Amino acid sequence: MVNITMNDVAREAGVSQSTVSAVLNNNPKIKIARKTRERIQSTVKKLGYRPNSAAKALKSRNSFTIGIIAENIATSPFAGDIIKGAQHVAGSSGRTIMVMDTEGNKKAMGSALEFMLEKQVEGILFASMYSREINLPKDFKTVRTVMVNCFGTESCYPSVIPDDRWGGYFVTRTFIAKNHRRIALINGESGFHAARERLVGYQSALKEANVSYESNLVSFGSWWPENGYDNACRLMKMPNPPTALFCGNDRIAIGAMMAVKELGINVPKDVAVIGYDGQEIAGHLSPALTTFTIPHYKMGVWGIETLLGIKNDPDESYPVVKVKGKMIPGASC
Amino acid sequence: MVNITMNDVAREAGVSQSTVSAVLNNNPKIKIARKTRERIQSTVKKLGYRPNSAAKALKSRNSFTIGIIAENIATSPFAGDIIKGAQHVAGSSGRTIMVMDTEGNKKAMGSALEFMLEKQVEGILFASMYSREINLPKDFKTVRTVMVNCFGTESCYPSVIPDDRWGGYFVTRTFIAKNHRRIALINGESGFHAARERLVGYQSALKEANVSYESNLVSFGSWWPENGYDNACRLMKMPNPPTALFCGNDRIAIGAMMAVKELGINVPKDVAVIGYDGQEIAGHLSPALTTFTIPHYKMGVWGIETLLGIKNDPDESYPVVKVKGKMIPGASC
DNA sequence: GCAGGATACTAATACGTATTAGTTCATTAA
DNA sequence: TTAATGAACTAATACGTATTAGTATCCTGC
Repeated sequence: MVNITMNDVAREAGVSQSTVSAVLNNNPKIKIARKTRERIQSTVKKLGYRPNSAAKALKSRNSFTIGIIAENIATSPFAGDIIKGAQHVAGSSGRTIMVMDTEGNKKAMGSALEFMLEKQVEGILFASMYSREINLPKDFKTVRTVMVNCFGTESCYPSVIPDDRWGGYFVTRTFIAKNHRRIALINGESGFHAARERLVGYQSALKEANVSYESNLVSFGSWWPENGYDNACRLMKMPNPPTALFCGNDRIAIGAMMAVKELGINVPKDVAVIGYDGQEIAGHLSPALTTFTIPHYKMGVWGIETLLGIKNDPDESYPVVKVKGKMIPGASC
Repeated sequence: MVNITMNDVAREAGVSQSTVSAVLNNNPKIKIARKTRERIQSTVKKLGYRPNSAAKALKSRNSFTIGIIAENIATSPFAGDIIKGAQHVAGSSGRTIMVMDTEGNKKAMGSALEFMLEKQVEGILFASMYSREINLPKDFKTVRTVMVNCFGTESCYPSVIPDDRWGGYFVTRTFIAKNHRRIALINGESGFHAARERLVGYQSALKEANVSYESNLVSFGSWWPENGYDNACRLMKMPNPPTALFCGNDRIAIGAMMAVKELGINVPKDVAVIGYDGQEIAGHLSPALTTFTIPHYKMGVWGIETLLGIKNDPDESYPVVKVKGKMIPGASC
């Protein structure tokens, strides 16, 4: 359990600690003979030397760590892909990700920040589970902060969100291209920016195709299957039922598909269904659910790239960047 | 962006750095007058001093950090709860969790370990997505390691897994208690310890009730809905179909429910369904799915508690601890 | 044969903290 | 009055590294 330090390596290799440091960091300012270099490297291996990152961080005043404060990785498969993207970019530039989960708790948000500041993180990526507006505590202004899948009330942090308006438009247009004219939208909660934007996209696609908007084909509700189930039942029992169901997310689509099957209606022959989120489960349904992805991975990538690129300029104002998702075709449409 | 150190606080408060350190750590060996103590504390607040954890770690030779190496937090909601449990326990003893995702990549496992050793973690919690046997690289023996939701080929690490045998038994017995006699098991992949154990539990419950085992009621398959769909179709079209479906997990149950609905069969009147995993979505299905939980949270808690309790004794041999889940009742049974 | 430069290193220091071994001053016991 | 005790501090050091400012040795060109 005794830790081997550079000094141990230096002694064993018969050089000074400075030389070991120079070799291990490939310091171009210091010339080291190839022979010495190799001797040191083999000594490092032989002794099983491992750099002490605390000492490194202390001396270099850089932790090479980026903090991610996420709202709820635990119950959400969404945040996961953001983290994946972030980890990949960070990893390729020698940094590490440190994730903290606030579990939606406002107080935990503050202590997570506090904690990360103590760890001297290079910056913070704030990731939301659902795309929405968030008012970050002003303490975040003391660090380089980037918002992912959300945006601030003030535009003082760079932020990225999915282009939900475009997504709503694209899904609707896909239905229209297949000659659907009665397209229902079983949306998520109206309080969410994402839900409202998708509706706007839906409406603009209808307008573009000269299809009149029917309010009884559109509903807001929870993000869960029961909403899909209830509304699909209601819609398909209408005298003039829709021929297509645009579901606010894949879970809603699962509920909708269950209702439709229960009513003896065939997907996609009698009614087409498209979900939203691009969750893995979509491809495993029968029929496989066509779904529009949320570019979580891309947003994670963007977040870290931006974080490493910006200077902490509190006076700067940043526009909200929008990233487009794409359609994953299934047999449900 | 200039960091405030203890020296700054000391200067401002007119004391020595040692005194500030003593106050901030409540060092009982060093007596400090109440007045001085208060003056220092208010100076700390005034200057916005924040301890430098790198220096702290370097000096105290303790990072107060525990590493979690998880296989795939991203796509799995399972690991999430393990992390939650771990985080709660760790937090209450002043430690932090650092999570790394190997994404199922064997090579990433090694580099994650390497990285964590550099960060001087107090120990490592290795968490698997699915309960199974894993042969950890022997490098793990150099750190305090605990395995969660998996167990080693050699029993040299403390480990905890769900009691799947008991789970299989309990679910089956629940059906039997409701007078079901023809109970099908749509299981997950036979390669998984969890799937095999649940089968054993299923069999022992049948035996206990003097119900004969019928192999055509039992199948192994993928952990995804399509398996549930296909097998439920097959089972319900049998001349003498089962009256109960025990699904290997909730996703399989979703597929099974879809098939059943498509066939015009009512849940739970014509056929009862119970899932496994206790995923949140279960409660949002129509009807709500009865499901048996995997105690992820509990295992996370156990993992950290064990990690903080053990000494790193490479010669010790540890038994595999089993934790029981519980039934979440829905209307599907 | 010597200046001037390159090569191959090393000594010393600082990063911010925790801790050990004091030091100073006031109070108390003998 | 003096020694002993205790309270309230401080000086100095070490943790393991990166870096700056050297030093010693060898080579090159004239």
